[in-house]
Amino acid sequence: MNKRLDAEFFHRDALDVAPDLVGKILVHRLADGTELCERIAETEAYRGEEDKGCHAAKGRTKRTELLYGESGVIYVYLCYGMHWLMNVITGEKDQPQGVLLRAGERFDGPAKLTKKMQIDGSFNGVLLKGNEEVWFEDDGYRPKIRTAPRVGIDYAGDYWKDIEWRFIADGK
DNA sequence: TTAGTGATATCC
DNA sequence: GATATCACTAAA
Repeated sequence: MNKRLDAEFFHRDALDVAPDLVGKILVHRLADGTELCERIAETEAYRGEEDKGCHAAKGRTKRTELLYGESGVIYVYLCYGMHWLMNVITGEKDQPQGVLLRAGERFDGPAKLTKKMQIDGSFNGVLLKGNEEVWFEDDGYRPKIRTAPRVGIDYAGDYWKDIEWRFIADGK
């Protein structure tokens, strides 16, 4: 029996949540009752104002406000005008942390994930707890995780761009 | 390698 | 109001 991840799961440090989220299942129930499921194969952690790759590095703004808020909230960000990227807020309140969902088992790439799962801007700021439309499940699967440097943040400087906060299920 | 795309932030 | 930036993808 699959267990839905509760608020406790996300109420931890992003560096703990990110690897734990790999292998979990993202479920999105559509209005007509169809359920889209996808096992998460790759995540990245973004953590703190000092992390130059994190959106919150430049300070608290309207867009990054969610990162500072409650854990267990979905943060959806429109990138390059056409790609939705999905994050989950983690950690303590007033501490900007989040986990980016980069890929699913069948999809490779953050924007493909949101496209296949039909996640868009309307999910920005949605709380997972008690949500009947989208949630995460644990079916007991524990993949082997390997780490790698994050991608797409070359601007962040040598230190932050090389740090290994990317978590990938082994076998990919 | 480059074009395409639009919200957000920053600069007049 | 205008411009620069960006956690990307697809096509070539």
